[in-house]
Amino acid sequence: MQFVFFVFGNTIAYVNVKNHYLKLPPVFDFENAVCGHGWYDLPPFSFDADGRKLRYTFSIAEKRAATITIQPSKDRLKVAAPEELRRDVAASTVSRILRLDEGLDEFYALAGGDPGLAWAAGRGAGRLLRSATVFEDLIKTICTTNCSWSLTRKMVANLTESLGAECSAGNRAFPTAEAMAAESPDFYRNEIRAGYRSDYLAEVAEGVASGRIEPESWLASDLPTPELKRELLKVKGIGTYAAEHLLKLLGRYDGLALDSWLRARYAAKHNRNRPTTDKKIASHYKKYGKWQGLALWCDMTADWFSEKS
DNA sequence: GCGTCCAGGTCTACC
DNA sequence: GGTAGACCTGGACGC
Repeated sequence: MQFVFFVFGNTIAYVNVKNHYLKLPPVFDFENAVCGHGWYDLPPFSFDADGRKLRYTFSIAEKRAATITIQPSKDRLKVAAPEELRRDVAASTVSRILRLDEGLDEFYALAGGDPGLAWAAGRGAGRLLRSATVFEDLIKTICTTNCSWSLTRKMVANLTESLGAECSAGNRAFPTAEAMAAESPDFYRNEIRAGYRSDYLAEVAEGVASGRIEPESWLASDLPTPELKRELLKVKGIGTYAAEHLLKLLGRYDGLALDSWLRARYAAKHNRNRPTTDKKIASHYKKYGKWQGLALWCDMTADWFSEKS
């Protein structure tokens, strides 16, 4: 056991910390798993690239939260967690956010036959970081729609700071559905700066808190992806892009989750910077079948991986 | 500093 | 089923 101290303003908090070690999948790259898409940049995640540490705070009970710090240690992951946090809870949370149990062999085999994507398997690409709950990913996804990344970051930070449970070290978790459901649309408009999304946030939170919407059930759903997508589209504020983005975080990559950034990126890489139709983009990745969304994402972010290598 | 314009994805009304 | 316009914010730009 060790003590770790955190500094908040003029206050120093000491926390009893215990280390756990987790086995890694055969193909795994810590930086690529963390930085494979933008989630690591949103609270309650924080990433120290130089120290190679991913920190995440999540709710463990009503109004209580815990912060874990994850870092690579040879062929394992070292997870520093508060002593009070059960080992299985820490392990399952890390496994879930870094998708340690997800098998990407089939995708890597397909990518291996494509000169443009053959690099993906060797670098453990495609392991998209996700949150501890589907609800958190759902709300964050709504916050990515129709705005700049800086605004997304601001909305998510405001939500976490305003409504998230605080852990003993002072960090805050993403708020629960119940905490969010207790607030009005005006709160989301005026305090969170969510604009017209405020009604969606309030409605979704109320739906989840009341049990009318069950995001967690989507993770283990037996529904075929098109049917599950229809379920997601019933949620106010979730359109085609958002539904397909969420499906990726649920481990289903049939959809491309095209947004303006991806369209522009595709045009630059494959169409001499000229705009193209979504149909043409879909046709380009059709050979990847149920992995096409992941193939598109890896193709469009290939230089992120090469920059880090 | 102020005003204007624009990008961004979803919803709703309308055809 | 397809399309136009509204929604709201922050950033860029011109004055």
